[in-house]
Amino acid sequence: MERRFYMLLYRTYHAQRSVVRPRGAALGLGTGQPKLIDYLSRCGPCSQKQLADYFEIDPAAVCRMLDALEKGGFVTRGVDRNDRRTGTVCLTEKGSRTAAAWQQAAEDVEQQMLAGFTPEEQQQFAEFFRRAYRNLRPDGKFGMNPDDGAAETREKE
Amino acid sequence: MERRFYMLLYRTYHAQRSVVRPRGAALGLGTGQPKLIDYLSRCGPCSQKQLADYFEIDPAAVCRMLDALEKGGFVTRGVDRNDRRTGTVCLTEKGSRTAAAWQQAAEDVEQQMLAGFTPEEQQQFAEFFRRAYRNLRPDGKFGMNPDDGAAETREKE
DNA sequence: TATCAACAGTTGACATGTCAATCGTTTTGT
DNA sequence: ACAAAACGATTGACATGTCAACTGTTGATA
Repeated sequence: MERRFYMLLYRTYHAQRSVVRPRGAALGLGTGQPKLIDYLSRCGPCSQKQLADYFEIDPAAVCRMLDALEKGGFVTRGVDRNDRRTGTVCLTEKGSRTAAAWQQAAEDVEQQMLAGFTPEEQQQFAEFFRRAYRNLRPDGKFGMNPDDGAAETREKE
Repeated sequence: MERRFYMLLYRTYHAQRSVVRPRGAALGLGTGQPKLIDYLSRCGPCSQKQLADYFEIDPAAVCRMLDALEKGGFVTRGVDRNDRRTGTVCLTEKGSRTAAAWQQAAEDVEQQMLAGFTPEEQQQFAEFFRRAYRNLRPDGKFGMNPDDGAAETREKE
């Protein structure tokens, strides 16, 4: 067996991606796009910076995925009236429907991945992930909750 | 907390990558290249197909990473005398030294990721990965052992 | 034996991530 | 009030993965 944890993580992630990709593609989405519309459907309209911060990815990546989502009619981009640097990303009707469909797909993938895990094991597995994650980004805030993002939004007022 | 396992996996993987990247870069390697020279240093010269099969990635990705490794002087590419379709990838002296240095880096990253995990927890975490992996690729062989790759090579004779 | 299918490798086009540079807007400091 | 700095978004260039098409070699079959 592969003894390196970094390879276990790498390979499990890639296996997941190979399962996730066709589910997203069936909805007209690329690999990275579902998480964006999922966030938008949970937390409502937000800026691109918020998306980049929440997922801890480069704003450039967000920008290009939104280009694709916009072209596909899943989101619209506007400009914040109070700060014209900032864009406001909104789900369209189609985007909302797709986000709902995606949630079902995500459920399916999760069920497949965790088949045979008891609830206690699932709990433990999740806890391991969180600990490993924290170890890997000791200085980064652990923003793994969509509600955190929404909270930040509210704070701005 | 993020309740979706697929996001836990995604985010932990990305956190790891952000730690791994600079370690590889310090050796002149891209993100995906260390695993290739690691495999070569463990299992000896092999074909590109073997690398693609072992890591379950597209042969095209292997081809381009080897382009970079070759340009960097880490590997050489030859042609199999018995089958001129097949290339033979060999580590150079520099490649071997770099592979050894990478193993230390990988050790460090692993230590960081698993800080605070008891040996039993590490064992369990690894087992969870393997189960999840198998659930995600029910039809794929679980080739997570470099020795498996070597075994396949031997079988060919 | 001559053809056809399978195979290894390469290349092109795309997606998603990185970093670095740029553009226009806002905020800050004097 | 103005100059400088910070900031959000965008774009270009690169790495690594996907798939699809192509090349050349090998092997199987009629």
